[in-house]
Amino acid sequence: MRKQGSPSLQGEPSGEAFSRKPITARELARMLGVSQSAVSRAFTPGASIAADLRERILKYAAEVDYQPNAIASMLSKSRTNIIGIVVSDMQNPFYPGLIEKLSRSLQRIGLQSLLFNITKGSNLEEQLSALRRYNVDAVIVISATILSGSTLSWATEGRPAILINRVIEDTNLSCVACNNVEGARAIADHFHRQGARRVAYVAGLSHTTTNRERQSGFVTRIAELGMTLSVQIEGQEYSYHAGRKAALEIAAGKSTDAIFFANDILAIGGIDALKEEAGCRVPDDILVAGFDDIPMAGWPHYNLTTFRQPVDEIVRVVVEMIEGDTSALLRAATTIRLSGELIERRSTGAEPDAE
Amino acid sequence: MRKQGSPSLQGEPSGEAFSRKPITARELARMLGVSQSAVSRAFTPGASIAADLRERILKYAAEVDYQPNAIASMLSKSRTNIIGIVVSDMQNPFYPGLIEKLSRSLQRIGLQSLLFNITKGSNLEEQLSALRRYNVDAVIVISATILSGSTLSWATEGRPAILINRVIEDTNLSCVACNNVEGARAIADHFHRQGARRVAYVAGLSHTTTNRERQSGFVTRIAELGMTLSVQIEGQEYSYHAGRKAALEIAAGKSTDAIFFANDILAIGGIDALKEEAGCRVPDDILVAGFDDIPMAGWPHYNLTTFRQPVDEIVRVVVEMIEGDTSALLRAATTIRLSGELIERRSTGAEPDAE
DNA sequence: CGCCTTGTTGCATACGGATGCAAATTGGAA
DNA sequence: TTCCAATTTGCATCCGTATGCAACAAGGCG
Repeated sequence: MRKQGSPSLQGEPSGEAFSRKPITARELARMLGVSQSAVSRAFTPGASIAADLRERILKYAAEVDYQPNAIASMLSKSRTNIIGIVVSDMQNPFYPGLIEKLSRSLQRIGLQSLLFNITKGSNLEEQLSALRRYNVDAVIVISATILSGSTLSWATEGRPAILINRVIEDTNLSCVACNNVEGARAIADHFHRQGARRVAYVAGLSHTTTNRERQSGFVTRIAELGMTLSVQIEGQEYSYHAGRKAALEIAAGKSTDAIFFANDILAIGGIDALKEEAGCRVPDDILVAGFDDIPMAGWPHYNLTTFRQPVDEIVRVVVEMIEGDTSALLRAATTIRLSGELIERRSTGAEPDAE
Repeated sequence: MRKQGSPSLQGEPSGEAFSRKPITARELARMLGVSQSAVSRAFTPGASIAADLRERILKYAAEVDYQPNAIASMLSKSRTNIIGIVVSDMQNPFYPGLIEKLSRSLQRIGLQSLLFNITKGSNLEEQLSALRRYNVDAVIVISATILSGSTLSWATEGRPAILINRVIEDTNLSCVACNNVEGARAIADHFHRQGARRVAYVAGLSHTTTNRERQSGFVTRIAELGMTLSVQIEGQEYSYHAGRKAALEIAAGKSTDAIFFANDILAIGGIDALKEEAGCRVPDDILVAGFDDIPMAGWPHYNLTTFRQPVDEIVRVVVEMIEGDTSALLRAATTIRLSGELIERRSTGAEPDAE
């Protein structure tokens, strides 16, 4: 242990002053002639301490700019007040908004967000081992992909974990997701109302649960309505370029009245390809719909009909799960489905309400 | 302190098994018949320990799934290996990409990112006090606005702080920024080459350094080239809607050949307004340029000429500053300017190279 | 007026790992 | 063979806060 040098008179040439160590509870206590416990209690709501003592301590603490050291507090309590947020794709504009709202809501109840950016290439286990070492109070996973359920179980072992927009049954992981089947069916119904009969589906990452649910919901409803599935394109990723490529394939193939892209960023890439490269008009020649309702979907050039994910509600539910008895989450993984909302815009020929 | 119950034979009804506490270095040491120091040293690169002992410990640790507790380590060392990232605007698509690259690079050298999402409305001091309590090793500020230099100095007191895309002189804060003046001048030159003579500037948040530099760089160069500044619009924010609004104002006013928007998201809002609402053609009737080179700038509908910020280099420099002797950053705040690159696209009538 | 209850306060120690220092071991040189 | 230096190892203590427990004070009641 490096001993803090006693304040020598033959002082350092100055300059050292601003990086001095922060004051500790013990020091503060000594200055006030009370015990360190008293200081700790003053900062602990509900602790057994007289009101006037607490006030005196807090006042003096403010004067000398004392704040309890969070690290030390983490060590002695079990809680860190840190939530691990596992992310793998911030390129999809849907996620930044979600992450922002999430971290704000968490902050509001005193929780900080520790970001774990998972990359496809490298060693996942190594990347996630930090998640375990940091003793986060809970883990929120916003990665639709990449991590297998078993990897996640390992990484979050012993602490509550909530997946957003991904559902894994029979693990100890809780899930909060949009009702993708409902959304996909709503899109199918809407296509039908708009007169489409031959429709196509463009997948995002094929093996993700979001994709599978949207796909099966759509395809099933299409059949129920007596519509034809003209093309179905498998996907490697949820991206602008993937959407573009898929749209060109569809435009080159058999006639199609409407395309449902697995999410908005795909759909936007698709619209651009259709308009700029394939020479199609949207919605005159072909209808297009997406899923999520990212900001760009509302831009006039796209005006994309989509199924809006209930982001605020997702955030609310996740935060409630964490705020509530987290140990309950450990006993019994919960899966919650939230309803979204069909947003009809011009890309499917709807006349959007003034927004 | 809650004592860890001795493993009673009359066990809990099961169920408790999966949430048992992780093993500690002391326990591991006892099992191996070595001291806790040995375990600690085995995990400390360069520590004084025999190679075979280290190997034996690491091997056994892997077997019983032991990992050093990061919190405890933070308390005894001075380092937390956590970098605070202060963000205030994730809506601007420029930032998610930056944040993602930054956090990845930090992770690569063993640093985690703790997110501090600063909201305009509420009590900043309170929001930032967490930044101090968590003892982060350094702070990276990606907020072009909101926080005053003095607030930041207070919040980061005693630890290295680096502002990205914002320059504050005469504080203890280091800065890494794009050369905004160079970029703005490049845009002015480009406008001139493309034949524009009456040009407009649309500000983002007026009082931010990025805005001031881009504005003065542009306006100065305009004058040097003998061009006229037809309009100059002050701004409240860097957003799609602000860009839209500004474009409409300009379209309604005196004739203008070209508009330089303070960043891409403004420009994109501007293009939409010009095309869809004002009935102007871009670039036929008016040229448009932005700044940043966000992904949407490359989308065919916008095809926006812009000045690309050297994101990778910014990240590299910031990480190097942190990786290097951080204490040096405390003694002498450094300001680094990086060069960007003019990306000529169709919004100014340029024929883009095939990308 | 004495005893018990309720409320405060301090003491001691725990949390889990890092590290200065001394003790122990080994190897090599004289 | 003897002694010193280099390397390893363990002991003890520290990091800064939280909290069980005991001591202590004040107030109420019989």
